[in-house]
Amino acid sequence: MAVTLRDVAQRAGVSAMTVSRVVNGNSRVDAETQRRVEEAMLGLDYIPNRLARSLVSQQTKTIGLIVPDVVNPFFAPVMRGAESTARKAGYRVLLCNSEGDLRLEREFIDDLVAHRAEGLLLAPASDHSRLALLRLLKGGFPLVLLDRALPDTDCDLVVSDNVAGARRLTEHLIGIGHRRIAHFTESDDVSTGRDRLEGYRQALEAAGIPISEDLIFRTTSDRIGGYRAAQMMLGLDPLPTAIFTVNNMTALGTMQALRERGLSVPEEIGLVCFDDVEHLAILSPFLTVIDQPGETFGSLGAQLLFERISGKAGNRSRRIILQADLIVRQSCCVNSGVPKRAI
Amino acid sequence: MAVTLRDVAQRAGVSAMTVSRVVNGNSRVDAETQRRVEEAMLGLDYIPNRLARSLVSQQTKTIGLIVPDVVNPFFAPVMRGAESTARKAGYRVLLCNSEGDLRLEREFIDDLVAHRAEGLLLAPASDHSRLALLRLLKGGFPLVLLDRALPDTDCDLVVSDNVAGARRLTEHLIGIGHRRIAHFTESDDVSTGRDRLEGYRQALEAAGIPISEDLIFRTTSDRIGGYRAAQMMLGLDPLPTAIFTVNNMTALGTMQALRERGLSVPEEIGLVCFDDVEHLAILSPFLTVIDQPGETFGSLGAQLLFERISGKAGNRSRRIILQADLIVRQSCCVNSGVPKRAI
DNA sequence: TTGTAAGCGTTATCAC
DNA sequence: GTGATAACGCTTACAA
Repeated sequence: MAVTLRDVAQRAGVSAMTVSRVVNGNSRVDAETQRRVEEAMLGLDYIPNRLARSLVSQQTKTIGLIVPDVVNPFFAPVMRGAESTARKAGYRVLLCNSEGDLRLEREFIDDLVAHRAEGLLLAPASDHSRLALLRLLKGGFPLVLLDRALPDTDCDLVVSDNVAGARRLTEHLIGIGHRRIAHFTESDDVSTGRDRLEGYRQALEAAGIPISEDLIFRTTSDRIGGYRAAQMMLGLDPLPTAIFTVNNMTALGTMQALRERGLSVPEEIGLVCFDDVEHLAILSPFLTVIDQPGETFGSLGAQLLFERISGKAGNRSRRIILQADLIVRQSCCVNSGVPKRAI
Repeated sequence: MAVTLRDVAQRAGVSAMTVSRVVNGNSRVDAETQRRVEEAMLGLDYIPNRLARSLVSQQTKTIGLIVPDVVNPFFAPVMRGAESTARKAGYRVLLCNSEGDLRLEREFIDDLVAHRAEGLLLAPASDHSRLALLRLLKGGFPLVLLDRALPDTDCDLVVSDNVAGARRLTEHLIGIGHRRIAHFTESDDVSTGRDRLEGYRQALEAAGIPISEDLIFRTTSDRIGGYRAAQMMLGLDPLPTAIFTVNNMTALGTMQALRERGLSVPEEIGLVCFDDVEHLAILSPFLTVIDQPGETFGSLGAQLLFERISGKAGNRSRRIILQADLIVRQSCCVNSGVPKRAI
């Protein structure tokens, strides 16, 4: 595994430059020479060293993609979209799983920069991710934020219209008769959480329903968070007739707590959330959700990034806001009206 | 973003070597010199170029991990285990999603080699993956196979005892009264599929139940595959009283088809499979499964790989076979015996 | 403790 | 069409 250009050159009886030319296939090389070189390459199992190539060419043809959770089905299409777009542009994607951990995220960012990735697609863990980006931002490093915005951060961005989505979801609940709607939101330092809470508030306000802070539960956006919030909520009397959770994992935890308490969805309490739960939706298609266009997040993000990398992007940052779809299923009794208890 | 060692050296008024020493922190440097260098590094936002470092040091401190599906919950703990073990050893992991596609897998392998990854953890797409590995195998490239074995391939390996697991799963079904058990297996070129089929056969044989080829359905190991196989199976008369699917995704597709047909699990038909379905298990804990120790796959695999990389491994290849757990839930009427129809 | 020289494997540049 | 030479940014080996 230590065959170099020179080894090939020697065996083919030519100079290193000629081998390089054959490898890259752009300059003209005599047909017979080329044949000899190719034979030598095959015979020696030569594999070009990209480190060396990148060092001199000053381009690694590599971008990074950091997501908070590779296993979350929401990010699957995002990754796929980014990968395929990058591949078409001749780039590879370094996939990093930050697990929503700021320290880990920062390590990945630094590592990516140290390895001279040419750009970064980042679905940040929280507002605090900004700190790790300061250097990149200052240096004009090609960066596109995915899914979540960062405060006071002027850079390319692909997000959903979370306010509108949350409003629609809440309006949907109101439209079928719900008045007492709980909202499980995440900590205040994540833009999607803030925006969804805002949409929830707007919908209630527009419907003339007073906003009760008792119905808003702050938690983490994972399954445990949903479970805990639901347990807190179950202490309320009377119970809400419906719950709107900030995302899919939170909804799962909520389901779990409700099940344990013997409350059935949607018969006894409605449940809606952001992001679909892929496999669950197939098995028991009952959860009404806002479904975000994951693949578009990825491919559009990559596209913006490549424009940035190639310098075609200009100075102003682009902010792309995608519309998400409301998928109405049965989790809030759209057919029969509000849960029985509410009638 | 083009600050080099020399720039720092110049600003600090020292030689490049001194800066290198400070960066790496092993050799002794005068306290005052060190301070000056560190100040210069900070002032210039210096980030060492790892490409250059790797080129000269001949080690990238990088390994590759290729899995067929990053979103499959089975691989989540595998990735986590590998990552954390690698991190402790000072290595980073390049995570690649082959999507079970041989072409993609080969591209990732070649790319990893070209970038001089020092080793590879591979959960191969199928027996045909062997082709892409021939060169590595020949060159003694550090390689550890995960989850699936490859025929005629002598290299380090971490797998489950799939035969035993499948036998236990089938014996469990037999033990609670099932006689007519269908098996959904994947194409014959995947070792896990073959082994699980073998375990299924052994259990039936041991119980004196004749093996009916009509009850064995070959399909793909994804959700669609399960769906299709179930549809085929639904043409049988009489229906089997239980189904054993080759993995979790196949079980999901099967569930979907059964639901559409109005057959409920486990009341009307039993269902068991390999690999848990993380979120589903929490929501409706009914699927009886063989649960493989994913995290151990990852961490043990990484450990073997590092021994190989550091030359501590010797010539013989190690084959580690882990035992998997049978998790009995309700998907085959363990409490009440066989489904009603079977009585 | 610090510096100098050489070279890692490749490509850019300019000769021939 | 082909080759020599000098980088790319860093570290190893040795010298001071």
